[in-house]
Amino acid sequence: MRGVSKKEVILNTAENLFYQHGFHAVGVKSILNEVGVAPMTMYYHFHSKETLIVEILKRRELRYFDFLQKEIDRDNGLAAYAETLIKAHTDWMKTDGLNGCLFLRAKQEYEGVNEEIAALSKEHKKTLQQKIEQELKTFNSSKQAGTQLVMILEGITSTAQVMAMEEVEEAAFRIAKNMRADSQ
Amino acid sequence: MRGVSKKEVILNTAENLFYQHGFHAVGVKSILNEVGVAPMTMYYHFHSKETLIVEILKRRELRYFDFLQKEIDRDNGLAAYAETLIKAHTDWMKTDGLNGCLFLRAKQEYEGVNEEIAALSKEHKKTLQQKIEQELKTFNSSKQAGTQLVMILEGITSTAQVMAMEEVEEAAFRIAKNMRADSQ
DNA sequence: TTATTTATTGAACGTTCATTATAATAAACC
DNA sequence: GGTTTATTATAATGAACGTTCAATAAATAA
Repeated sequence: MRGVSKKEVILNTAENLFYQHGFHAVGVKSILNEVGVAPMTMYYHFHSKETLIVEILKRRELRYFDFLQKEIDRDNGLAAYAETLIKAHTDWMKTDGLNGCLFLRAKQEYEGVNEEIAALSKEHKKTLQQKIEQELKTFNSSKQAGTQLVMILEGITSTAQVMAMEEVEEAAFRIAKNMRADSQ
Repeated sequence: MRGVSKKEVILNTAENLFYQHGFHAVGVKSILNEVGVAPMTMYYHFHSKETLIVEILKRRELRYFDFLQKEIDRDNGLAAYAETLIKAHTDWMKTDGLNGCLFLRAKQEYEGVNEEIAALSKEHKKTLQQKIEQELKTFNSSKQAGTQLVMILEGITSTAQVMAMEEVEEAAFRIAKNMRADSQ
């Protein structure tokens, strides 16, 4: 057995396809073709397309928070924190892709269809906000700065779909630089 | 013949359904059922689902810019402009719905599939940015403030999908209040 | 009033969808 | 060596997809 199991290859390939084209747009067959496996190989590991999506989202959340973790400066006040948070997020996007947020997309496509998927996506954003707010306490910035930072990150993700990343980053850094520690 | 033609009813109903569930998720049949017409009634007015989408997006763009136009204060500097722009945008969202940006969604779902739709969506954002930048010139704010404002609007649209609108608005107004006219 | 165009109908088309059935092997594990 | 675990290929399932057929009703024009 080589380094990556077939289950992992399916997860990776499907995640990429879903991110590029959307969940409903990507058929099971196109995943199977891309991976090069028979239908039953997929259905052996995941009992449906939607279960596969759930696993993809859970994995992705861990990977994203892990990635942010590494780059963030928590020891030099709001300005440094905000700057490194934005930098970490744009670094993620540069390797992951510029097609918007997969969680928001999942929520849009599965709200009213599969509530587990929709809930996972909403919880992901809530978790992000809570993580940020918790760290803001360290240098006693107000909780409201947390909402602002989440909003800036989401603004980055959205605008990067239609603008040059360089322009997006510049604007984001400038917004962050003007934030006030007491946020009022 | 009553006030609204069947073509208009199809456009309105389809736009709502697409906005609620996404383009690929909404089948032609579900539009027809909701409107209460036979397939050929739709195909008489639009020669395909994708043509229908194109018309919906064009109409929506006019409606949105028209809506913004009415509420914006262009005569009292950057702070007043930014505040009324944000207010106009959130007012639009409150009546239109909190499911993200239909143009970005169209771009995501049709990039590589139907380039007319994808292009329309990208152009919509470019137009929005240009309109804002042109108005910023009036009170000689830098062009960079335009990118920042677009980013704030997109941040609002995204975060409103997972947060209370009240919290979203508060954060947006605070970010805008801290913007500098020379943006440096 | 008839002729013609415009608008609409219900049923059906061929295709693709996610999923399962079947049956035969491989590979990994004990 | 026997048993579980993982995979292959092919085909079939029923449902949903976007679209078209052929017929007709309604509106318009002569």
